[in-house]
Amino acid sequence: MSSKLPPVKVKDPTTGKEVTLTPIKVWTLAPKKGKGVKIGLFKSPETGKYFRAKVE
DNA sequence: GTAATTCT
DNA sequence: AGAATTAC
Repeated sequence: MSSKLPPVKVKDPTTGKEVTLTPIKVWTLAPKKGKGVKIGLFKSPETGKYFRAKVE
């Protein structure tokens, strides 16, 4: 099956609503200097727009 | 600016 | 090619 990444609560910047979405992809965004953060790629169910947000 | 990633 | 994402 294709259940891999858990759903995360993110603020959808296109609607301003907090929604629980399963990320399309998650990766670590980190410079050589520092720890960095996890970023997820999402698609808004309301607008169909893609957006990226931090994944904790 | 830097890091990776992917959509536009 | 340029945008966006977080936080240092």
